Amino acid sequence: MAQTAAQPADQNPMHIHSLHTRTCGELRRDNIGETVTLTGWVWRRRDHGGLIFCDLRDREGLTQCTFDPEHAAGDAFHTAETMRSEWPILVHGTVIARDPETVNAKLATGEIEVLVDHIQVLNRSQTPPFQIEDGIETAEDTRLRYRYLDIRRPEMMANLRLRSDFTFAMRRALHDRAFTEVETPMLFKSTPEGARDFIVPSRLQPGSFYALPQSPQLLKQLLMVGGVERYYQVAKCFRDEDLRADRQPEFTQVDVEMSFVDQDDVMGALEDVLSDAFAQVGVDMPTPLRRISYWDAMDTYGTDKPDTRYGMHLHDVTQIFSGSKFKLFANAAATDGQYVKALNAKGAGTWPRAKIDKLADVAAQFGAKGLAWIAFRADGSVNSPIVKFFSDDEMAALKAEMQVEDGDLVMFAAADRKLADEILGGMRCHMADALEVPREGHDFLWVVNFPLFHWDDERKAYASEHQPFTQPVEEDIDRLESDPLSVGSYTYDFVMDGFEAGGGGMRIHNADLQMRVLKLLGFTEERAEEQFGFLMEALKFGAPPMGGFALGLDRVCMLLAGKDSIRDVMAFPKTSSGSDLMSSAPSEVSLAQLKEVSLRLM
RNA sequence: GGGGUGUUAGCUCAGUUGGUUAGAGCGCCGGCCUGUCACGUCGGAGGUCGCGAGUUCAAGUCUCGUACAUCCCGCCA
Repeated sequence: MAQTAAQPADQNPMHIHSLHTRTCGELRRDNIGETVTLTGWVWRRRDHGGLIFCDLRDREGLTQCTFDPEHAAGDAFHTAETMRSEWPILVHGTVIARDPETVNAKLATGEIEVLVDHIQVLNRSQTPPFQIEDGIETAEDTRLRYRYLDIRRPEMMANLRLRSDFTFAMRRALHDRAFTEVETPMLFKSTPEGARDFIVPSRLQPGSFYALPQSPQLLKQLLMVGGVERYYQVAKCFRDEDLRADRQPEFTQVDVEMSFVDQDDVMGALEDVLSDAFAQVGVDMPTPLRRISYWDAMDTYGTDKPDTRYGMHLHDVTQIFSGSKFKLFANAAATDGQYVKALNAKGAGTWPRAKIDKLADVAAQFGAKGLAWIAFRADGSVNSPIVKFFSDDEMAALKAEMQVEDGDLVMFAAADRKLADEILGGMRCHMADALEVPREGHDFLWVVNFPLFHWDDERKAYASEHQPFTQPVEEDIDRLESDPLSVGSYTYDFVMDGFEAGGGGMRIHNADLQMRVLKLLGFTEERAEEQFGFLMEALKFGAPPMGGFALGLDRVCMLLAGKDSIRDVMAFPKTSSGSDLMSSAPSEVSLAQLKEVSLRLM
C-alpha cells in the first residue's frame, strides 16, 4: 500500500509507528493532496446508493471518508456498502477539499474529507447495545455493563485523558520539586479504627489476614523516619464503606509527605504544586489560597467544605428573638448552647406555599424536626406560619440582619450549634441547586484549624476529627486530658467547589505524645502497641517534624471534567452495591480456593 | 441499616378512572437513492411490561414482597 515517504509526522514523537499514518482528528486544509492511511471505528455511515460517506472515529476525533465507485479500487465500494457501526476499519486514500457548501463547521476536520481508494475491514462488530455518541442518556447500568463501549464515547475518552493529563501534571510538579515517588504495599496490616478494611486472607499463615490500605498514611510517616524527606505517590486506597456519587470502594489519592517543615511550609509547597498542575490543564488557581478556620466555615456556611462561589451565608439571629413570643426561638435563646440561625434564599420567596412546605422534608434529611420560614412575596406581602408571633421590632431587626428584599425566603433552625449549622448548611446547598445559583469557574480554599477531636455520641468516645496521628497545637497539649474538645490541631482541608478535594496535617513525631492521643481515643496501651507499636517504635528513632497531604484525585478530576460523579472519570467503576456489572465481581470462589486460605463460609 | 426515585422493544421514553391486538423516536434488517454529515425515502422484524405472590370477570396500571440501578442520611479515623 502506497504511503508518502517523509511526512512531518515522522519527526513527531507522538507519531509512533502504527497501521495508520494520520489520526482522525488532525487533518486540515493544509493536508489537502496528501495520501493517508486512517484507522478507527465506523461511527456513522450515510449510504446514498452511488456514493457512501463514513465518519471514522478514533481517539482523536472524526474524519469523513468518502467512497466513490470511480475512485474506490476493487470491491472497496462494496465493502463500504456492507460495513456497519463500530466495525474497526483501515482506509487508504487522498485528502481532498470539500466544496464550500459541504464544509461541516461542527467538525474540526470539516474542511476536508478522505477520498478512499482502499479499505480493509479489521474486524466486525455486533450492533452495539447503545449508540456510541455523546449527549445520549443511556442508563448507567447499561453503560457499565459494556464499559468498553462507553469509553469509546468522545466524552468518556476526554475525561480519561483529562485525568491522565492532570495526574501527569501532578507527578511532574512534584518531581520537579525533588519529591520522590515511592510505592507502598497494597498488602498491609489491618488498622480498622477508621473505615472498614478490605481484608485478604494469608495462605502461608492460616487464620491471618492482610488488609488493603485505606491510605498510605502510616507508611509515608515511616518513609519520613527513613529520611525520604519529600515523598509522593499516586496511591490506590481502599475503604469498605457504602458508596456515593463521589465515593468508590477503591479510589486514588495523590499522597504527599514532607519532613523538616511546619504547617505553612507544607501548605505553601502544596499551593505551589497544585497551581502548577492545575495550570497545566488550563485551570487558574491563584495563590496564596484563602484560609477559613473550621469554626468560621461552620458558622458562615454550615459546613467544613463550603462552596464560596455564592453567598447565602448563615446568620446568628439568637439575640433578636431572646424575648420573643415565639416560644421555640425564645427558649433556644434562653438555653445555653442553643442558637437560632437563619438563611436567606433569595428568589425562593415567590415559590408557591406547597413547594415551600416540601422544604421541611429536605430539612428533615439534615436532622431538622421541622422548618420555620418566612416568605417575602414579590408584592410586599409576607407569608409565614410563624410571623404572627413576631413583634415589629423583631421583624425589623431580622430584615436588617438578613438584608431582606421582596422575593426572599428566610429559613430558620433553632438547635444546638452543630445541628443548626448542619441543617442550614444542608439547606444552603439544596437551595443553591434548586434556585440554580450560578457557580462559574472553580473555587479553591483551605479550611484550617480543625479541632483535634470531636465527641462521637454513638460510640460514647472521643474521635479524631482527621486521624489519630495529627499533631495537636503546642499550647493546647496541656489540656489534652483535661479538656480534649478544646485542643486544636495542625490540619488543613483543600476545598474545591464545595467538595473536600484533599486534606492533610502535621503529624505527631513523638512516641509519648502519640500514645497519649491514642489513649484518649479509647485505646488501651496494649491495643495501641498491638496496632500501632511499629509506628511508635519508629518515632523513637529520630523521627523528624513532618506533615503532608492527600489529594482526592478522582474528585478533582470529576470537578475539572464538570461531572457529578467520580464514576465518570474512572475507567471501570463499581455500582452503589459495590458490583462490577461487566465482570460480575464480587463473585463466589471455589471451595478449593477457600480451603487454601483456611476459610469456611458461615 | 434507613428514606426518595426508577425498572415497558437493542436504547430513550409514553401508556388515561384496571377493559379488545401495549405505542413513539432512535437503532436494527431489506429495497431505492452520487454531496450527505442526526442524510432522505419506502417497507419489515422486534415486547413473559424486572421477578414473585395477591385482589379482580379482567392487572403494564391496584396491594404486598423481592431484586437491581440511582440519589441522599447513617457510615466514610
